[in-house]
Amino acid sequence: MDYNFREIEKKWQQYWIDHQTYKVTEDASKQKYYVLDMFPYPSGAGLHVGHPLGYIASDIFSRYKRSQGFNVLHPMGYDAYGLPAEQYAIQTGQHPAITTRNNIARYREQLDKIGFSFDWSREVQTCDPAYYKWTQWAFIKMFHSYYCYDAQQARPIDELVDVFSREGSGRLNVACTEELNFSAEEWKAKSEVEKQQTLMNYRIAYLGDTMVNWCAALGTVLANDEVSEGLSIRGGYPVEQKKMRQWCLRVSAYAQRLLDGLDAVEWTDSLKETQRNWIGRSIGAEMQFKTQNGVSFDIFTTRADTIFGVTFMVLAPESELVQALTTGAQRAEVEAYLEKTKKKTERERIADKSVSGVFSGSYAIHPFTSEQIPIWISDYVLAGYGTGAIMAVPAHDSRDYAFARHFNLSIIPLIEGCDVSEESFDAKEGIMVNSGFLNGLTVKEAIPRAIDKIEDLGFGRRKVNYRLRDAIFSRQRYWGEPFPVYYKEGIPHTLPIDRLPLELPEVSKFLPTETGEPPLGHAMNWAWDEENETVVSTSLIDRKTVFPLELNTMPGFAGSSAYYLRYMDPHNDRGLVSEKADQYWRNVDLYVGGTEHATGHLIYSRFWNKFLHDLGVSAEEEPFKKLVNQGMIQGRSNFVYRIKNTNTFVSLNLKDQYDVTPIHVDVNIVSNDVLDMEAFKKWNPEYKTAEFILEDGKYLCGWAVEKMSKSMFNVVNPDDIVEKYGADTLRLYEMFLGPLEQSKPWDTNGIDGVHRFLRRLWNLFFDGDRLSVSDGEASKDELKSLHKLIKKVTSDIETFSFNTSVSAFMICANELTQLKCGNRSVLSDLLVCIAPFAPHIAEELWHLIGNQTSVCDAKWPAYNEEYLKEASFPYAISFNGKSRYVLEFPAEATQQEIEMAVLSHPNSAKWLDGKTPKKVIIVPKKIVNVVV
RNA sequence: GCUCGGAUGGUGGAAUGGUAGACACGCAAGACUUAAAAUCUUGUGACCAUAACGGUUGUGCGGGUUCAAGUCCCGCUCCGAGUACCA
Repeated sequence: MDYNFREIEKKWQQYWIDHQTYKVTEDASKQKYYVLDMFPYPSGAGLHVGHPLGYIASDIFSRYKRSQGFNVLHPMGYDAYGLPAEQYAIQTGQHPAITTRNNIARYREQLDKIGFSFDWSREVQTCDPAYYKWTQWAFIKMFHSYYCYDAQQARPIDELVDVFSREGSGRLNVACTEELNFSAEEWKAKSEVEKQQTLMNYRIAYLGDTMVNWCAALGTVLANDEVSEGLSIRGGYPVEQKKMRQWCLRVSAYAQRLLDGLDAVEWTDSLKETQRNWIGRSIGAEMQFKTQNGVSFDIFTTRADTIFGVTFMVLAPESELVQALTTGAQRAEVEAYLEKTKKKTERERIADKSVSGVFSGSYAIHPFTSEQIPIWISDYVLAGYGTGAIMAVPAHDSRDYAFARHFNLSIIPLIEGCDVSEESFDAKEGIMVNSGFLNGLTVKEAIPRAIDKIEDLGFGRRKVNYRLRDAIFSRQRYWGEPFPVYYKEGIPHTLPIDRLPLELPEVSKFLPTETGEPPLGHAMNWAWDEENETVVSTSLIDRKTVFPLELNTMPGFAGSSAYYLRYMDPHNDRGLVSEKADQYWRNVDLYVGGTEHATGHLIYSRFWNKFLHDLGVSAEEEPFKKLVNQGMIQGRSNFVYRIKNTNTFVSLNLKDQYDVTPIHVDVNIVSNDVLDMEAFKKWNPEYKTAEFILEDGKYLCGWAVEKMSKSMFNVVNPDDIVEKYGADTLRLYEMFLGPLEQSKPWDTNGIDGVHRFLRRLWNLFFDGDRLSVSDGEASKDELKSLHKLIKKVTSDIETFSFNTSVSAFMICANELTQLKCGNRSVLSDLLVCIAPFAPHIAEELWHLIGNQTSVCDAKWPAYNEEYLKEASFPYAISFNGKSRYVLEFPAEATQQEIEMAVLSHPNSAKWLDGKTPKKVIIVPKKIVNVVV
């Protein structure tokens, strides 16, 4: 009987739907296990073979855990808000909701073909109002919260109002944008508007005037993780710095907890390191410098020990101090410099390594020596880090050194024997000199000593600084979650929670308005009637109770920050997740996804979860216990070589004899690097009359590893693989390709081997057309082969080494074929082991040999060491570490017996060369090494 | 620049410090076939050698530890990823 994978896969996929095989409910009698994939953004291009890699791995793990008796939650959904659908809408007028719906349908169809064990009844889509209701809800909660450092948690903002009216802002230890100082009386004297403005300084979701990454081409601001090297990640457009009033999330308040939490999770070291760098904790001192004209300002330094080497100060051009410290004589020059730097984009500023700056005219007073120190302005100092001002120590900082050299400022070396004639000495080692009370100390001793002294004298204090900045949460886009916010006298107010969701309105255009407002400015019905608590027409804004709604929308990461919680209880309309569901599922045990989210999604969702944890909504502090990063599957492009100015193509190994141009050719008309010439002629009208110069009667194509993309013609669609070989082959082959974490090119050259294995497995159950399975005792050899497999596969799955499991299946199937194994119990256990990898064929054979229930419900077999015991073991016999021959010894042979046998063996004579051995090392069951 | 990975046959890749190259692709030879495909069997790191046995060498480079190193340590080279005027 033939292995008809098309029929089998269709049949069982339907069976699983009909029997709701993968539906899961909370079951207190079973231990839970939560396996999650990073949900996809449904792009118009559909899935390519790279996408399912992680999904297959997590599916194997889910099925394995399930057959071990765990209650496994394995959901899937869509991150459905995003730029491409909106860009497409701008170009074509097609509503993004329609594009998104179509794309989702296409994704679903593709995913279904691969046979995943997702519980689709729990599907979520971030653009669904029933879902984003809870995104908006969380935002409102953040708006009404502040972060208390003493309690190390988010607290209701009303508490803060109480404190202000009792004792003012005096002794607060809370996260804020700016340190404010006011008394209870001053608070009470504030107008309502002033009070609201003050509270903004403390809210976790706040409106702030911050420097943002503005992308003019996309018409929106972007978060730091959406920008790389001054270009937008999506589209690669230039990004400039601009001061704008935007919604922000006070992620920085959670910096320390985000850092500490990393110790508690099982992630790869490199990913933890990436997050640590992104959070960027550095310990140092904040110091106050006075100037002669009475203004004083703070700087941050990690090198307080170098205080005696300060020869100038530098302000960031954007710093507010620039105005206060620029003297009349220098004003014109400073203005010109500010104008020049403002024009530069971030990218240009990075690319431009030349030193630039301008003297402000003012001098700071050195706190220890009382010397006058010139204050400069330069764009190498960043406004967003520390205080936007630095003390420059040219001898021990390469940037300060370059600046000092360029402007001929003095350089004072502070470390014994260091040479600063050519470059600065940046290392934190050596003995201090020229440094007053620090002389004679090592750098490591001097740093804390200097800070102590600074604190004693009241010039400054110890300070921990984080690179992590607050997340900018507004986007000037249409296709995103609307903010549940309206403005009354310019002050933002949140909608009542029971009026959520605030649904995204229809707009006539997806572009910004003529007045430069975001696309929601086109909405006809986008005002809030406070009295009736409904959305009403914008034209009613003149009425007393009707106010304009927020025109910005939320960024992409808003919807993906708590989706794992929603899967626990996706249809709940009274809460994001019920306490019962949350207490049962708690957090994600295994999260599978790409590293590209290391500094975006994985920071934001950890922050979001910590906030919800503070609210008591999420049971766990960390959302993702274990995280596995699957590697990227790259494309393997094929090339044909056209002889210049002709329509003749020459095969790979002959191309050097001609002057040729390599041309990308669709990988789908190439098989094992051999071109299908007829298909090539049809592929593009230009090649209809193509002629070929062949080698061995074939046209061989060249190849290269590149990103998988349409323009390289190297996109491989999983549907085509499923059609040709079946889903089980695709699943096994993607795993067989190499280690899960590693990036690798897609290459179909080896897929036949995996497909052959499945056919051999199939044939193992048949004798001609007859099923040949019998009951009875399994033979020793059969049990040994089976249990070797169970042991190997069990440990492989636990360590995500799926590629070697596939090899183990092949070996076992071959051994059982050799043994003509037809034993029902052996074959049953074999199927249970294979089922996570190739569920369709396993299910079919499982039923054929007489089982009534699904193989998904079968219990994972335990291996028995008894069967693996060997009667004898091969020993590698080595002389001086070089292995020479192999001998078998019974398991119970003593070391003495083995030594005797080896030394008296005829093969040994040659290596002993008449000498007596100095030492014989015997590693039981492995090796005998004779040292001569 | 800094941080983290990696380098093993023609190819993808296996190897708790203990017979390097499992498994698969590819290739070669053979069987079946009028033929091809499919399938099955055998061989396959390189070099030397043979009637046959066999030997030498070999995990990016140079050292070290060890009876024994792809694996551990030190110093490089190259490749990949992340990140960066972060004071």
